[in-house]
Amino acid sequence: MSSTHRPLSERANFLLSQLGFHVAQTFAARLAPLGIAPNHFGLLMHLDRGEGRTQQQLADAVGVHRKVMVGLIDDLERRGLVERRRHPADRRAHALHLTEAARELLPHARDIADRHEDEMLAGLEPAERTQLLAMLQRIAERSGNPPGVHPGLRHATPDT
Amino acid sequence: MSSTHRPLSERANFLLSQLGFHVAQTFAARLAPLGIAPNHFGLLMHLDRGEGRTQQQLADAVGVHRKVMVGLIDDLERRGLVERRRHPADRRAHALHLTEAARELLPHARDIADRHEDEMLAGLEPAERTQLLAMLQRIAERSGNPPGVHPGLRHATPDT
DNA sequence: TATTGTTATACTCTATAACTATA
DNA sequence: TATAGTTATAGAGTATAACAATA
Repeated sequence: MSSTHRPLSERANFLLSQLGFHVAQTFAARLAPLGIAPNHFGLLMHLDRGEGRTQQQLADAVGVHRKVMVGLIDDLERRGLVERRRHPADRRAHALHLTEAARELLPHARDIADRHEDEMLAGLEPAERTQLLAMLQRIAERSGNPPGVHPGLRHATPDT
Repeated sequence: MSSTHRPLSERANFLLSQLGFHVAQTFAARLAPLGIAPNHFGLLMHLDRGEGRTQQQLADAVGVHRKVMVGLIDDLERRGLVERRRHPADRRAHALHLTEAARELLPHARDIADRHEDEMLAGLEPAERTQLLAMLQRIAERSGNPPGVHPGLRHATPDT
């Protein structure tokens, strides 16, 4: 049986891992001039859909441990993209808000993501892109990962 | 334009990164009982196609720095899967050979990879799997990564 | 002088545990 | 007693530099 000797370059799991890493790497490079990393981009997208959330809520939404969120928000605050304000109802928590700079930066970041995707899929025809997207989504659903949650950020146990 | 607000779960680059990470993670878990990691699996596959190579040659083939190869071969030697023998032509180099244990283990590892792929693509029909594989290969070709070379192992500069 | 394999060191990232101030 | 945020610490993984033996 020749399938036994199928090389890595013909295995869908290897290709997914290879391309996944490559995409993450090149996207990070595209985003670098903006002073943010892909995970920061994800956070800004989430915050854009609802400000005032606490670090814990955001951590749950993105699938990271709150301890990691501290450092991520530190990054974004240092870059002037996020503010930690007093939470109106809970004095322990912070209410996270986007800054003006973030509102200005976000469209650029989305643009970069759109163009990056375009280039990645340059070898496919429009109909094929639609097919690919649908198949990837179907696989992602079955994978057990919540939609939009990257397992690379999904570390640490729920809590002790 | 609503495409501006397309969520991560509808972006092909995010899905590729998400699934790529997930695949690598779950494959590593499947391989763990055998005492090897995905990168070890790749090395064994390469060695199976031509023994007696030096660490440098193998490093070039897989896209890693020779300094990293030291540790990887250390792992495999410790697990009794690879032997460092004297190189017949160059006394500086080692000739790498698979052990009996490796020849016994390799088919199992390939089996695990096959089944893992099957499960990943369980939501797709046979015709779709073929399509997906073809598209991923086409994208991979355009990506600049040599076939079968994982960019996650592709670190360090060519040399100083 | 260049190359093969190796080691030492620093740096980043993640993981574990514990602490504070509130609730 | 539990929770939000934080910090300290140790452990992987990778990067940088330099080294001994041989070509």
